[in-house]
This record gives sequence, C-alpha cells and structure tokens, in this order.
Amino acid sequence: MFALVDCNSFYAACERLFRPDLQGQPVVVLSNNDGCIVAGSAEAKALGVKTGMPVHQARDLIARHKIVVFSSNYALYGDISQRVMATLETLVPQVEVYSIDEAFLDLSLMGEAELLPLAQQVRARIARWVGVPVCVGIAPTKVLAKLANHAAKRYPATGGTVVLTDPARRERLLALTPVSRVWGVGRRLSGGLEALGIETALDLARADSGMIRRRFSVVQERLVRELNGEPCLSLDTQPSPRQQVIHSRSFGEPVTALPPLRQALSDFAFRAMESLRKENLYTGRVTVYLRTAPMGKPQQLFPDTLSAALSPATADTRVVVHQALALLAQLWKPGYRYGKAGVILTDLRGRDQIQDGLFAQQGEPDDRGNALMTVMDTINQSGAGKVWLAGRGMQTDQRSAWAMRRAHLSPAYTSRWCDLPVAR
DNA sequence: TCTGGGGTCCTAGGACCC
DNA sequence: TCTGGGGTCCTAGGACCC
Repeated sequence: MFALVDCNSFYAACERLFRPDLQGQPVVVLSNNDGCIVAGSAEAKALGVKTGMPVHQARDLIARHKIVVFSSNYALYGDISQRVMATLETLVPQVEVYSIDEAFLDLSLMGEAELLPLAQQVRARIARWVGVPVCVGIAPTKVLAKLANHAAKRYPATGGTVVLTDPARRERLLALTPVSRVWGVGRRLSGGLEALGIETALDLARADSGMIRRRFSVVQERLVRELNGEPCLSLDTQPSPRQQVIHSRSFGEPVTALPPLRQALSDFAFRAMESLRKENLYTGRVTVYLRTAPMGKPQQLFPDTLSAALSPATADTRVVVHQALALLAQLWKPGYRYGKAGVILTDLRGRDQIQDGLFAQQGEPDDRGNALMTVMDTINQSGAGKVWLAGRGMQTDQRSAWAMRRAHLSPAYTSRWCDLPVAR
C-alpha cells in the first residue's frame, strides 16, 4: 500500500502561517515575475480564481473581492516543506519526497485496519507541528493513491482521508473521475484517449493495455495497470542524482540589444553554476536559449537554442559563462524583442567521473579554478557581501534591466534573521 | 499591455560499430 | 549484375509533472 500526502493550497497555506489575520480570507500566490496565479486558497478558488490564470485576467476578480495577493516566496515554501517532510519521517520509515508539497509513503508493512488511523494521525500531527493542512490518500498503487488523494481533497465528508482498499469503492471513484484528472494524463493525451472513447478513469482501467502501449507508449500502459491495482511504480526514497540544472527568467520588459542579454546570461550561468557546486557536481554541456516576445505572436527566432560540450567537465563558472556568451553571440539576431532567456547545464557528473581531454594538461589549472570558486561561494554565502563576474554588470538585482517583478513579496519569516516575526 | 520556473522520462532517428 | 543483420550511443523534441 502507498499513501500520498499532499498539502492543501500549499503556497497559500504557507503565506497564512505567519498571518493569522488571513485565515478564512481569499489568498492567491503568483508565479515568478508576478505573471500568473500558481496557487489559491479554497476561498479564492470559490470566487472563481483558477490555477494557471494570467494575473491580468484575474485583476477584476482580485479587486472586487479584495483577494490578498503574494509574489512567490520560495525561501519560505522550501523551509515549510522540509518541516512537513521531517514530520512524516517521524511517522513512517519510508518517505519519498515527490514535490515541494507532496510525499509518497510506503505502508506495505501495515495491516488494513491500521491504515485509516495512520492517515488521520498524519493530518493531525502536521497540522499541530507545522500548521498546514494536508490530505491523505491510500491505495495499492501510486496512481490510485493520487486518485484517492484527489477524492480526499474534493469531498469534505471524507475528513481529508481516503483509503481505497474496497474494490467497489475504487470502481465508483474511477467512474466519477474524468480521464484527464488521472496522474500522467495531460492535455494532449486526454485528447487522444477521448478520441478512442476513453473518457473516465474507469474506461482507461478497462482498456486493453497492449493496445494502449502500441498507440501511445509504455508509460501509458503502466497507467492502465496501476489503475487496476497492479503496482508498476515503486517508492523511490533515494532519488538518483539530478540530470540538469536550469536557470531561466522572463524579462520584466522585452530586451532587444545584445549587451543586456549578455549580462542576463552571465547572471543565469553564474547562478546555475552555484547550484551545481552546491551538489558537488560538474557539467559537461551548456545550452543557451532565447525566446522572442511577446507570447503567441508569430515573430520567432530560429534556431532559439544552441549548446556546446565542455571538455573536460567543469565546475568553474568562468568557463561556463565564457561558453554561454559565445553561444549567445551565435544565437542573437538584431530586430527581435527577447522576452525570456535561459541557461541549461546537462551531462552532470561527480568529481570522480570526469574524463580529462586527450590533450589536456594534468591537474593544476582545474584545482586552482576550484579553489577560486570555493572562495567565491564562501563569500556569497557568508552574508557579508557579494562578488560576481564583471560581465554581469554592476547593477544590483532589483535594478537590472531583466529584473523579475515581485511586487507582493512576503518576508522570509523562517530563513532570514531580520525577517523573524515579532510576537507581542 | 499583461501568461513562471524547474524538472523527468520516453521515443525516433541519425551516426556509428562489427 | 551485384551490397545484411544486429546492435549501441547520442540528441532533439514531445509530453508530462508540480
């Protein structure tokens, strides 16, 4: 048996945690750049706010109902997430952290009679220790546990917990669920399934798995099996090392000239390399991409992506910035309005897996580069000041041409000393 | 006027091998 | 007149997730 624990309106719940005055009030949280709505409290959703909605479309709604708006505060959400996960680990031995607000639990050693009490205990303990509401779905497979969790969220009579062991109950739920709500069925696939007359989760469960595999792929075949209670996805408590690092941003305003793009990409590469080094990894390939603005307009740059191998693999920001800027120079064309750009690092590996180039000099320069990176990282994490490469330009974050819009940012209540809430 | 950012997995197709 | 069969590895692109 698997449990899926999923926080309710997680970002909104985090924002309310230190603002008790907002309990029961409609709250929404915006994406980076304040572009669209990525989370809303139950009250906000009841007023018609939908996740993914562009902010400008919701402006009237927000004003009319005095909905409280926050920019994304990932420092806060990340910290609260860790508390939720740590609390789960006090209750069960095997936890897979699936996303910032979800975790799968392995309940294979538990008797059926213990499942519901455990689900209730999870809810109660997280509410008491962390202060955010969660729902719990329990079932024999991950896909069914996801479904059980949806049901726990959707039907208040469940009390926030659904245990899907009874086959008749499972079938009723499958019949009620549109196929598009099944985990792993996105927009494209639900269209294809509906064309085959598969409209509910039950239709999909009853489809021939071989036919589904032929028409779609092995992923969808697994889905059919999982819906029938045959586990194909196991608990992954030790996720494999990550395979890519992306740093990308939409610009506050479209950018046309090359110099500001060079600054932005220097900055993105710099930050991407910082997160790479945090995990003691090296990168063997850097990719740069540009998106033209505005969205949905035909004017499009081609190609919009270029990449280059780095040999040997490196953890040195200077090497990657240099290469990224060379790629940008090839990619950039005058006359376009650029709305977004990004840097992707792939072919990641640990120190012990680096292959020197055939004609490379042994040792020294790489070690000196690493020493310099360590000094830079140490300074930047010390809180005493920041250093960066001059190519990024001299502006501070908030004033640069590509700065992110974050007009409604809440304090970092739990992760910055000067933002600690004061109790009177 | 205004639509985020960071990930994973799978498949097809090309290049290459013996 | 006439040119196989069975593989691996890599990358791009699509689909999906939160």
